Amino acid sequence: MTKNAAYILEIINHSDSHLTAEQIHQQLKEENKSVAQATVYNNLSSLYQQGMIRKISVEGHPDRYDKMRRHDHLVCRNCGKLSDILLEDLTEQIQKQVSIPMISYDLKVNYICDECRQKMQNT
Amino acid sequence: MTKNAAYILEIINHSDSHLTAEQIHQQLKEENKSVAQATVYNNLSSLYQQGMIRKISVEGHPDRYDKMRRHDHLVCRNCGKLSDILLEDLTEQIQKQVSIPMISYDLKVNYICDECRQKMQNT
DNA sequence: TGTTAGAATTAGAATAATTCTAATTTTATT
DNA sequence: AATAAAATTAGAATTATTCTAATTCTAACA
Repeated sequence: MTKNAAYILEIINHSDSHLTAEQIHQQLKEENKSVAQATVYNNLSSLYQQGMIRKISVEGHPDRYDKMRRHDHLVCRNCGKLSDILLEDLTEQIQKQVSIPMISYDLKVNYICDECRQKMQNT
Repeated sequence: MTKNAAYILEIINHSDSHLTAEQIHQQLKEENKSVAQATVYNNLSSLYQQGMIRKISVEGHPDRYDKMRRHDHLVCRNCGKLSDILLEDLTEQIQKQVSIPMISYDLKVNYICDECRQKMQNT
């Protein structure tokens, strides 16, 4: 793994938000490890393809990248707010039902966040 | 629901692939129900927000839209190939663990499709 | 140590999906 | 028929991402 890939992986693994390519680029800059935008994208793609990071797409936001550490996501169907939740591990349960060996799974639970729920009631 | 929204919903509900906005636009054209591109996008967004359709984002493809009917997805981590699978319904199991009322969930199972697996072995 | 080949990085241009804008048309209501 | 609100429209604008072709780095070897 190249130096830049390692930096990027480190940033993702140590962040508890869900960073965009742009934010990662920014953070590298702040650490005086400046790399070109294209390099950030290149490395994110290859890390993703190697299964070392997750990629999460949410309505109205650019793609976000996330660590692999097992966890699931809560997505507000209204505003797109994304948060982590830890549900029980379904790997075995799913693997039993899929004949092909699976690599991992991504589970998004859709709901309406408090804020949106309130706004909706005031209508 | 407007006429156009109804047409679009119908197309999605009757398709067994995962259509892009462009493909839906195309299909409307073929049915001589021409609408502007922007209208397709507008309606897709609003249908999505109302929870009437799903939206699936896959690496390297534009967003795809899908019916709500319960099913899950298999995603090839290498080429992005998307296919349907029907796993057992996890709604209750998940709802038990989430304090807030959930609307639905989306489960993507990552794997390597046959074609990609073979290509990889020939290396 | 110098040479070479391959991979990684770069800046900037190009692309493509999506959103925005402001005008127009449609729809439903009085 | 008159009005207001919502939906649609064409086309411009935006923005995330990919591409290109040149340059730099890396590592293995002569």
